Amino acid sequence: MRATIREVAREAGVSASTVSRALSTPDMVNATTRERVLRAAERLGYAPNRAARGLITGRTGNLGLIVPDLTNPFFPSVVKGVQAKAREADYAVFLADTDEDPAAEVGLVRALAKQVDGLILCSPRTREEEIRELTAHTTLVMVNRRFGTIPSVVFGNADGMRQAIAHLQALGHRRVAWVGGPRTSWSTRDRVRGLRAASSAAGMELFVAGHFPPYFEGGVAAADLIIASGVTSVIAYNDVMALGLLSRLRDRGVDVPQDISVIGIDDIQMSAMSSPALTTVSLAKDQAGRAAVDLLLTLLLQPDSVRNTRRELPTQLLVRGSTGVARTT
Amino acid sequence: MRATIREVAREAGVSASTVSRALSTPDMVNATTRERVLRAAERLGYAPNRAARGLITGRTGNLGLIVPDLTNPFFPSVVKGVQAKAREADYAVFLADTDEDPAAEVGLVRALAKQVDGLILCSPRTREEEIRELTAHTTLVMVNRRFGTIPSVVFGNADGMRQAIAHLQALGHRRVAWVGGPRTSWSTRDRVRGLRAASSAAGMELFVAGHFPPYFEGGVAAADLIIASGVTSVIAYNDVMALGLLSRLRDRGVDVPQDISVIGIDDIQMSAMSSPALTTVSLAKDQAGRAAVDLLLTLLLQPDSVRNTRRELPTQLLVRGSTGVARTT
DNA sequence: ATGAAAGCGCTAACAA
DNA sequence: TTGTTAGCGCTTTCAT
Repeated sequence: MRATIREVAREAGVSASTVSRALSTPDMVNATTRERVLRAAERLGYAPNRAARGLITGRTGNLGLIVPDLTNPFFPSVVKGVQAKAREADYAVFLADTDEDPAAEVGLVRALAKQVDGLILCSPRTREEEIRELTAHTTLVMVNRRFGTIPSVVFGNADGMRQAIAHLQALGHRRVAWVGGPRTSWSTRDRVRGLRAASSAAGMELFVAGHFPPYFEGGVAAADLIIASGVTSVIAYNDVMALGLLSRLRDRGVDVPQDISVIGIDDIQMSAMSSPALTTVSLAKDQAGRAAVDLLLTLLLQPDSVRNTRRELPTQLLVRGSTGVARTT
Repeated sequence: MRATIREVAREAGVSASTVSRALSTPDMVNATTRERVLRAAERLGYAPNRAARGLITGRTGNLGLIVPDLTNPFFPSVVKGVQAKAREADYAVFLADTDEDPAAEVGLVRALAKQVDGLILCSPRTREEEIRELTAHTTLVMVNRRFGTIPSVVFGNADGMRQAIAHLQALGHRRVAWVGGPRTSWSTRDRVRGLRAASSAAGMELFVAGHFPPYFEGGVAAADLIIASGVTSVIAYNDVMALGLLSRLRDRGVDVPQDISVIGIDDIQMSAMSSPALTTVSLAKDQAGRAAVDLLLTLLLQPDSVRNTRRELPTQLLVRGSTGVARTT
């Protein structure tokens, strides 16, 4: 067992409250006393029990983070960002992976809610009514999704799509296909919305191939539709799917970028390593994590600060080998 | 704010102690009273405050998990396994990513130690003295590493290497190269040890190419040495490096598996999706996570149960397209 | 079987 | 500036 505040108090020859103050509100205690206390604490290897502190302050110093599937390469970066920022603020983070099982989520959050000051929900497919229920339990911040008045951090999908379309257009493409992710995902809808706007503004013809699982296999499955559609370029919901696309296109003998240009979204590590390397709309995922923590902590300090309640992170097209000049049909 | 035990007590017309008993030790309370209490709790949406409970029981119901780098595809699976098993046991898990910064680790663990019942350390490169210091702070279980008497979960690297060598030998290979990971990593040493044993037992000539960063670039960097060495087969420390190898070999015009057979270790998702698909020694990472939790919980209940203090998980060679019959030199 | 009371480690009034 | 007191929500003696 570790030293308690009382032991430190005795060691320093002061009362427990003085120790508490010396540690939490240093300027409310005499400099020399504080020195003595700090030294005693050091000597005993004392660190306050956060649970006990939380019991009285009502704040735990903990954060909760909920993700649907950690093996999806999008999420680890977000988690890292959250981690890093939380640690800087001396917060610890509870992580829960719902395993793509939205049903588990509510129970999970209930359990977590007691132990955290706030929750970061990074879960594009949770049903809206469930989210609403969650807000009753704790302070919530959402990543990669907007819902009602809940503070959120999202990516500038519209601008990303605009960049992608501009790039394709500059390469001479006139027809582009969209390989969508899950129908229920907020970012699928946001991205296709941005894409529609961008392509119509640019006078590009858009072929929406439909919804596919957000995995490699989803991209594989979409590839044949793409080929049949006769487009010269395609944008996929995420990089993993784009890699699936690349794989199947190669198997079909369709050369990238000679015959078809391919663009992904996300900039996962693997996208730079495929051949051809994948042109992609890069998302600052760790920044999103950091921003979410930032937002949450601000919210906890001043619950009524409505400003900055949604933060939009920039996206950046990364041009690599999978896009090239349009073939002359 | 959530309902407290006292409110439930009032609602049920009993004392707080009775509520506590009805929830924690149901058979110590009259069946009908218990019914009444449970109903009241349900009605109020009551859930015990774990921090308060922990304050008195000394157990938090929380687990800590420390990983060096979540963007390394090895770790998310382990984390998922830990998560799943922990949740089954009604434990919540704190996750900390040390960002490959061993120095941060000790501080992190100190902070975490107060809030958890035990810690799972999944960090192959932490210095030994630091680990020793950590054991003073909390109950520790290690994954993918052995150290002293600390309970650990590891993979059967030796058997995995044996399988890999047997496979290559059956394909007619006589010379195999090893592309090692970080010098300081326990599993690098364990794997090369297993490989030495396996190859000498099989009468295979082993060329150790040295130590490389455990990333794609590490594999890329090693490729030219491999080509120059004249081996017909190569085993890499992990799949990510093997993919780097594949990439550079292709750039050099060396055909896989025609000219060189390549084997990875880990079976990350991407390994099945490369072309050629990567033959790899599969590690049951989520099982490792589950086993670690299992071990930890057992340890917490019966601290002196030395049996099962180290668990070794089986490995399984997955033969895919990157290995083939040895070229006739 | 149940209730009253004490106390886990800490902070926040309130006094001094 | 410091100490005393009370109490956060819960469990656990100890009575009854």
